[in-house]
Amino acid sequence: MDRIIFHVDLDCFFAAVEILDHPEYKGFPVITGADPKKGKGRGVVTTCSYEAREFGLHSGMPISKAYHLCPHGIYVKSNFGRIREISSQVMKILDKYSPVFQQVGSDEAYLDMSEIAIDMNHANEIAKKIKDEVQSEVGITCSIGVAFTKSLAKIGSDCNKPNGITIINPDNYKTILSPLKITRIPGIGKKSKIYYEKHGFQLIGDFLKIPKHKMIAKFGDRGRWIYNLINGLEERKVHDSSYFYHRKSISKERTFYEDTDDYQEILSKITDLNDKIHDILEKKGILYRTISLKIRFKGYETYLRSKSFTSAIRNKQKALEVVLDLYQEFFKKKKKIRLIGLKFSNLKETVKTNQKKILDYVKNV
DNA sequence: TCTGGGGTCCTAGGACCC
DNA sequence: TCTGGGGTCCTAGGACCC
Repeated sequence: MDRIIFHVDLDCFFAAVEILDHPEYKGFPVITGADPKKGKGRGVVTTCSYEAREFGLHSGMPISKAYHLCPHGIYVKSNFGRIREISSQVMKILDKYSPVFQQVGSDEAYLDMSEIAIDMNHANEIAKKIKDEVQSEVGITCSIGVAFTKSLAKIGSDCNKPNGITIINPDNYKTILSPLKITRIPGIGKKSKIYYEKHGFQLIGDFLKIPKHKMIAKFGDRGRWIYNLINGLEERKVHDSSYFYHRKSISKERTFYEDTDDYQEILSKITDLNDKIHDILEKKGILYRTISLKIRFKGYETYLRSKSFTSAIRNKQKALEVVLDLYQEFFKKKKKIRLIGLKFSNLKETVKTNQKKILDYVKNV
């Protein structure tokens, strides 16, 4: 029996939240992300409204370029408190529709509807209901992909944006997928696009023509992965794991407003990042075994250096010593620095934290 | 045009052990 | 004198996602 999986994706979520809080922005190009500083700003576009997309803007674009393409746009800094609030309102609604619910980031979720929807028609009805409820209760729109695997549902939610539903079933998946660019496959980005295009593959349809054994012979494990994904053979489950989710690393990084080689400025940034991460680690009762330093020089040349301990610790002073030790190698380079980052990994939760998690879980069941 | 910040996962070489 | 094979851990780099 085929599964029925929903992928719900909030339409240009960060921009939608701004428009919700400022109705006067509606109908205008709204861009969230870094401060454009009249075209001299650093950073990128997080999201933008469809009106802004008309000017060629998209998420990830350098904010300076966006400003040149659309100087009269409404540029705003995201209000992360509101983002969290609106996101949790939506997720609460989605969670009601299925016991198997998996949130991804602040604006996406998967629902396994196999036990709830009778067939694809019924699934379509439920998807409409979800869309209506999110719009009337929260005031924003979403797009939903309905399919028999997670990846196909995800591809589906992107097919009818904004505010649309796409149904992908074993009878129509080839027709829907064939004309799409290979970058619509989640996991194929900029680099893979270039690689596969060199081999003559531009559209998903080009892959669909190739039998499994040839995909494997040509591209190895990657080939097998693509074949299974686009033919709906993927078995990844929607995992309802929000309560026992263990984060694998915690990091903070900052790009300087201007590249710098001022040791005092760099030292104070490192100290600041280290303090902030330790505040979080203490609050969450987390220990770490590995510390990493990331340095990006002027011109974008990037390096990572890390050091592991034999047992897990949490010691702000010791961490700072380790980081400064890792930094020595770069100090000699006498080059201006663009970005500094700290990362703590190989995390261990303390017994106390685990007990608290279990208690919270029991309370919620 | 000039590239944020928070993550995850994968690969590949070298050290080390049996 | 010219050296196996398997497993695991550490480190560095990179692709990708939201």
